[in-house]
Amino acid sequence: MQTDTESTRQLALRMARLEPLSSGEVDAVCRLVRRVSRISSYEEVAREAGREVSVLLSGLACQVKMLDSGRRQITGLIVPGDICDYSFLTGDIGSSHVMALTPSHVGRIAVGSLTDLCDQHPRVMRAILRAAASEWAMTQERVISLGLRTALERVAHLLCEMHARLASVGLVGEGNSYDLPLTQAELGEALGLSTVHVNRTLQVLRRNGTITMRNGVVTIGNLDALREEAGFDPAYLGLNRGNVLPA
Amino acid sequence: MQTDTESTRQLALRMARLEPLSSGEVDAVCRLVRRVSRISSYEEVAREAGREVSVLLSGLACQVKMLDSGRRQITGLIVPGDICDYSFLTGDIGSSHVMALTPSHVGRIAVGSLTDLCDQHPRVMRAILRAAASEWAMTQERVISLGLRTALERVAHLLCEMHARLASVGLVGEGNSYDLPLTQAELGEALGLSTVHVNRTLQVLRRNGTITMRNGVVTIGNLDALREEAGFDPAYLGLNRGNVLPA
DNA sequence: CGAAGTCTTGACTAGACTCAAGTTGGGTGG
DNA sequence: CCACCCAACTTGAGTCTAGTCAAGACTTCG
Repeated sequence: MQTDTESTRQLALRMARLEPLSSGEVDAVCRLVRRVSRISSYEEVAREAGREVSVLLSGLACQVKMLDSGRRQITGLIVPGDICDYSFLTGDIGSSHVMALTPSHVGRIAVGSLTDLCDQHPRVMRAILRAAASEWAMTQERVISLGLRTALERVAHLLCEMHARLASVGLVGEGNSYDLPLTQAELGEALGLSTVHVNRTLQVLRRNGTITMRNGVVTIGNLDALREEAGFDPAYLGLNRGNVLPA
Repeated sequence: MQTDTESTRQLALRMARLEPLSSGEVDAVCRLVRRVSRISSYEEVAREAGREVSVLLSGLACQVKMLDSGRRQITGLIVPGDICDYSFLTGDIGSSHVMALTPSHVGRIAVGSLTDLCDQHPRVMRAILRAAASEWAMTQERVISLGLRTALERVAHLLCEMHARLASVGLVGEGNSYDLPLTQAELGEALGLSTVHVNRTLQVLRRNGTITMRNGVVTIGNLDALREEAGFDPAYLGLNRGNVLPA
């Protein structure tokens, strides 16, 4: 478990998992972050999209879409090391909101400095495209969850995914436990389930000892059983493809 | 309605809707297609990804993901003018299958010639990134459909989306009608609904005169009513942002 | 010690699924 | 040209998963 959770190294750490990077490239990525904002819960993260790229350094955030009258869907969760918003690639003025779910730290990167670094270091460029591809794959996986997985499978799958993603930035601790400070209502908004049903589904997983979940801390008692339950295969995340290259 | 449905212009047509292009750029995009494959129903479209980029020129295709034991989810529909597979951007050996739903024509583009064109014409590059963004936005919209729309809203939304997408490549004819040669079972696989429920939902839309659907031809009797029913806002598709520039 | 938010439980409802039995319609071969 | 076949579509009946509503319990915090 890492202690310096607002570390500006989070992005580089993630990218090195997606594409092999030299230690020089890792350092250069770390230096991209020109300032760090503190964001409080439920605050918008990515105001200045277009000029700046936002990277989550600590905490937890999500993309949300609203429909009429309070119906709300969390379309993606954002963990430390994730780029919050890819509109810098497409020039879109993003229609999607990114909001913090807990107090968070967000690193800001000037688009120009990022594109310069990409020009000099093709591996950095590839890492960023891989990160985008990973984001896309996660969204597709969410379509599958909502389209044809049962409540139990959905919950289990989300817990597996978060485990894998947080592990890749060193945020999973002893005994496969990690912070997931989401209310059951928020879990429901992410999973397309009602709060009550999320509650009952979690109870099933707790009763058979697969997980425990208290005070926003998930502990996976039996990872194999959970993955079995979820039909989880981490390949789509594209992690473990890279590493830090020897100098 | 356009007659030359396997036209190699489909891609350029689409791209010009996403980003303003000069007529020279449009022609250059048309010339990218170096050969055309005929694909029959249920045949795999995109192998050889990495060396080539596949573009659907006519017909209808989809991305599919399989789970255990025949559970299957259609995660995206592909219409003429769409790039079938973005793995050329990310270097991913795509885990997702692209398969034709009807006999189709697919244009093949050498990755090298595409990147060369992008280097010469930044607008072409932007158009491609916009196409990717549009694809991403559609997937997010699907998450919303599956997560919090009712069966009626989902069906209506899909019909609206296909109307808008096909219209942008000139495939919507008289009286807002277009080809949608999908069985109700396939619709169900795309919408996360059972075949029977798709059937009953379509009946509702037919009974109140909003649509008719016969022999794979959808006719939207009342587009406003359908969009109302679906809560459809075409903005996420990013179309109508471009045009062919005056020479 | 409230108060607010979250979690839990129970009872009931409803939207969607499954199973099963027709019906329709286009295509094929005799 | 007709008969048959098969796939797709339709309909009905019963079930079940998940949603809704409502009340109560547990935490955290001022």
